[in-house]
Amino acid sequence: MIVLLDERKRRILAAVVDAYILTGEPVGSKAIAALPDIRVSPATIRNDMAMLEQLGYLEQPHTSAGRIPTYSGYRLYIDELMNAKTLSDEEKTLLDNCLDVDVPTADALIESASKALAELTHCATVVKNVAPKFSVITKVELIPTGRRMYVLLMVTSSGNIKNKVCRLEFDLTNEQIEFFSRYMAENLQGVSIEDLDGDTIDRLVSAMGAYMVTLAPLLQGVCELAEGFKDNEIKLQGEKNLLARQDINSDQIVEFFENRNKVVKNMLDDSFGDLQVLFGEDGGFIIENSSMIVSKIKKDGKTAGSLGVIGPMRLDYAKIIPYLEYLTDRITDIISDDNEDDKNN
Amino acid sequence: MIVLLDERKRRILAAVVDAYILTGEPVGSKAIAALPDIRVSPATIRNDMAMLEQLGYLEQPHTSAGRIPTYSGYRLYIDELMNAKTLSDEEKTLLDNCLDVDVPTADALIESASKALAELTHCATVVKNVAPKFSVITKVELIPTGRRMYVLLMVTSSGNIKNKVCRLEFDLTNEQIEFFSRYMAENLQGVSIEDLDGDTIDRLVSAMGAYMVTLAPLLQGVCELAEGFKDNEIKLQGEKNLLARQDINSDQIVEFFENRNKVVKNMLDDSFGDLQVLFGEDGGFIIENSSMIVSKIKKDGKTAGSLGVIGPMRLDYAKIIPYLEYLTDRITDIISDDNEDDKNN
DNA sequence: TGTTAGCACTCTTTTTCTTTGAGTGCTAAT
DNA sequence: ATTAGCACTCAAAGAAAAAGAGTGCTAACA
Repeated sequence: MIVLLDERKRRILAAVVDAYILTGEPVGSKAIAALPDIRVSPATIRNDMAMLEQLGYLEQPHTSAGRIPTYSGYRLYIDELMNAKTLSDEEKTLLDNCLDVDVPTADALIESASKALAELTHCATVVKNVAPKFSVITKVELIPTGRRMYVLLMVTSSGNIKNKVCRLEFDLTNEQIEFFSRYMAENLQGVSIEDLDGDTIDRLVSAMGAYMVTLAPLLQGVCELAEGFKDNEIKLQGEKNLLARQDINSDQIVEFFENRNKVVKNMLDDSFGDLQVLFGEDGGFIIENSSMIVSKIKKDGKTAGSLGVIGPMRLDYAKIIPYLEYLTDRITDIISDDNEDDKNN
Repeated sequence: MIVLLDERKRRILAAVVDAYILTGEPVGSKAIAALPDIRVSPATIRNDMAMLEQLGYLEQPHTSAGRIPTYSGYRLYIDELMNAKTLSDEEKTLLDNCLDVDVPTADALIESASKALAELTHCATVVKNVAPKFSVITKVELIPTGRRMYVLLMVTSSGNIKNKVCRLEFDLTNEQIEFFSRYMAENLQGVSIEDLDGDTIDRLVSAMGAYMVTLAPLLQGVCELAEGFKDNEIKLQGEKNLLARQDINSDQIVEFFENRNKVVKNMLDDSFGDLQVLFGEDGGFIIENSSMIVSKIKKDGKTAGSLGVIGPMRLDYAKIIPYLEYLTDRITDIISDDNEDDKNN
């Protein structure tokens, strides 16, 4: 049985959620009746609230208390009831300033936004960068730095770099080093990070002939570098903002932080729309009493990452959602190839 | 007036501190009297405790409570009274396993110890690596990675590497790149990190002649890399272990974390012995109710870094101090040049 | 003289009981 | 359909009482 809410009930539900987000206290009928755009008496509101409770949108902590929203209540509020604020020019400037455009890689740009957003919202923020998935290896370099010490350097098409120090059992001859560089250029340049796994490396090692024994450890290093690009995808900022709150169980937060890679990975995959709000047990999100707003960043039509805010359930969604949308849109603009071309002209 | 404590009072003080560290509750005379090696009555202990309070080693939260140690009490306990546990073979193995010896640089070795120690003690740990101070630049490399994109790479004699992505206004010619490499090799190889500052860079820029305009931004990048080596000295682990405790003011912790570079730098300089316990306002340490145990790591007789544990005042000093000593001794062994030579034979 | 049993006293903690007040649901009137 | 009125509920706040841990002091004791 689907009961459609009439306009007044929708208004009341919205008002309850608004008030609860603002104060954190259960909301009573009197407080709602006092609002300027509500023209009915507390008694009427009480009846409506009882109905809204029956439908599962509100609940009472105890008999003689006001109502607080349930997860369904929040869901309806976010999907249909709240009216997202439109950003003022000042806010736009503020958000523009969050973006450090001087930074050389898309990753760093997104991270600057993440950091600023954590400050701005007093929440934790999360970044998932899926650029590595789409990027290919542009360069693998081997640099001798001391006796039997070498630095392996890997550069990707997305402009990211990682290095790794390798200590070998023997010093390499110039000829070996040259072979390695050539071999890497021939076999790995243009290879997608995603495709580079243990098997690929094994095949490359086998095909190395006489150099196999000496150079195999370096190939191992190359493999680890690539793994690093895959693993290092999820970054948090502002963790302490969450730890400080006492309406959220700090054990759950710590657990979430520690398992972030496993947990968040599923949550941010391609299966949802451009912006989504997760809470309760949505997509395996498991911090009670808190929610996560995630918005996608695109590059040339494909998802290139996402930026999210993690905070208590009673977030100012009407403000933060437009913030997040604006930021991810701007980032999408900046990193799109069109724009890059503009810059390069 | 210096009053020397007789043996019994020293025993009692030690017992109070021990008990307080264990339970976190004020300690009464009865509890002390119940200990096997104390053969006097609670009344006697009360008299002694009153004396110890007068001397400033103990204090009472309120009239009808037991005693807790003051800072002076802790100090005396740590310096003279506690008996540090000797490590069992199991503990030694445990600690040996904390050290990731496969890691290529001393920095990474120390950091592995820091991480493990944080787990082991449920405290935060701090690492100050002063190796950069003593290390010199062994290599500066410039690697083109895309249109107008270059990676600057700096390697130091301590085996540390940092890179930085630079986006230039123009593409460089091969000749320019070669000049830059040669110029760096001639002018920066062997230069101490400490000596490389803005002035040095300015001088190098001025002396570059025709290349000045094009290559100046790269020199700027080199300067920033060197700064990175200097700044990046202090690293924390296990911050959340402290945040979770409610006997420590979390605002103070956050402030400490944020100012760690300024604050800790002074604290870990060369002016103290091999191992030191700081609390109260010792050396500018400012987290109430907590203490920091720091132990030095040496290389060839010179201080190469330090490793510390930050936790509540009521730490198990008798256990943690030997842990820390053992770890820093082992690290000192491993990174000493003698040992390196062994490896290289 | 140092040690100890005994005891009155202090002050926190815990428990119990009472009061207060916000908010509800229901009924009857509009 | 809405609303005023009212009895009822229940958490929170406050007050009072009881419990308990620990002390300092005194006087006795070895």
